[in-house]
Amino acid sequence: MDAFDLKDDPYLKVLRPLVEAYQAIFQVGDRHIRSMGLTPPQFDVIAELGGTKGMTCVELSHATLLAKASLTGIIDRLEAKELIERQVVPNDRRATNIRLTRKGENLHRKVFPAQANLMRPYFQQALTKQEITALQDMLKRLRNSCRRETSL
Amino acid sequence: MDAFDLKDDPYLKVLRPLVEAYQAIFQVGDRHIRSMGLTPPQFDVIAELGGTKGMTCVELSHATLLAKASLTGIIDRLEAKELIERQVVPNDRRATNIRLTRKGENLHRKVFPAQANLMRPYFQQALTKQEITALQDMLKRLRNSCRRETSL
DNA sequence: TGACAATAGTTTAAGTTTAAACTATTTTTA
DNA sequence: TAAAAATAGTTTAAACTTAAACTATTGTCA
Repeated sequence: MDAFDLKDDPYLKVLRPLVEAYQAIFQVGDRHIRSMGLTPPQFDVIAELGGTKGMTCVELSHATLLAKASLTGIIDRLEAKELIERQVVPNDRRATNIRLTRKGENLHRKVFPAQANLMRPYFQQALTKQEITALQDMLKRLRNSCRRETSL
Repeated sequence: MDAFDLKDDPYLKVLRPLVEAYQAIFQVGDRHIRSMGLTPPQFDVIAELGGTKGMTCVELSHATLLAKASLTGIIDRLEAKELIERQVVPNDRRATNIRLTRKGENLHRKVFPAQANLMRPYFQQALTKQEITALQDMLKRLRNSCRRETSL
């Protein structure tokens, strides 16, 4: 198979729609998020911390899908805005508990439902509930396939 | 609907699998791309320029889904590696034609098919051809729904 | 127990992303 | 045609991403 047929490969042709959908989806929420003085990753952190007693960086990394190394700076900036605070964890001096401040909780209560309500219609408009389920299933299989380290 | 139910919203629950699949898919190719001395966006530029007589930044931006402003730096670095070159466009002194050098073409011939062959099995393993088509269709509808600026 | 491995979080450096502003050059239109 | 609007590419500044290395602390196990 030569290089010029590869762009038409039925399997790989899904990549462009994937990237386009991904970009379009997150663009929808961007303006709203930025109008609240947050960046998208900062919003993700606020969203995950909301309604919890806080969590460690590793837990937050898993919850938000942000890299541990990225979180340091994001948390720094949210702390500077007094939206979250770092707390000592008893019994493990390596760990840090990250939690919303009162101010952060207030912002969460305001911004999170608004964001969800903003996004939902775009999904409803495009897909039935059945389709959403099917989409979710296929994406999970794709994820699992790619995560299996033993390639081939 | 309160903030704590929102995380279970059937429509929004597709977001996490979407991000996870997206990250996992592009992680598969990353190591190979970096082993060739390229970053992922640099690879995208090489991939799109391959087999063409070159294109302008705007065209390349559309082809790669990279922002015009990002391309400046990416093109600078590929030019420094002598993989691409900027050429004057007759009749329009605003525009620049970006094209592969001989060295860039050689790299493209080597790296692009290898990348495609590396990625394909992960898709084949996860989804049937029918499913790929259905996935592609749903992603396009999602993209179109989100791109319609007139919200609601 | 004491060496060694694992874990939590940070730091570094290079590259990318974004929005916004800016220069230079067409194109449009009054 | 002159002024206004659009377009191509670059630049800026702030934030994010990535891999890799690093510090401090905790866990494992011979």
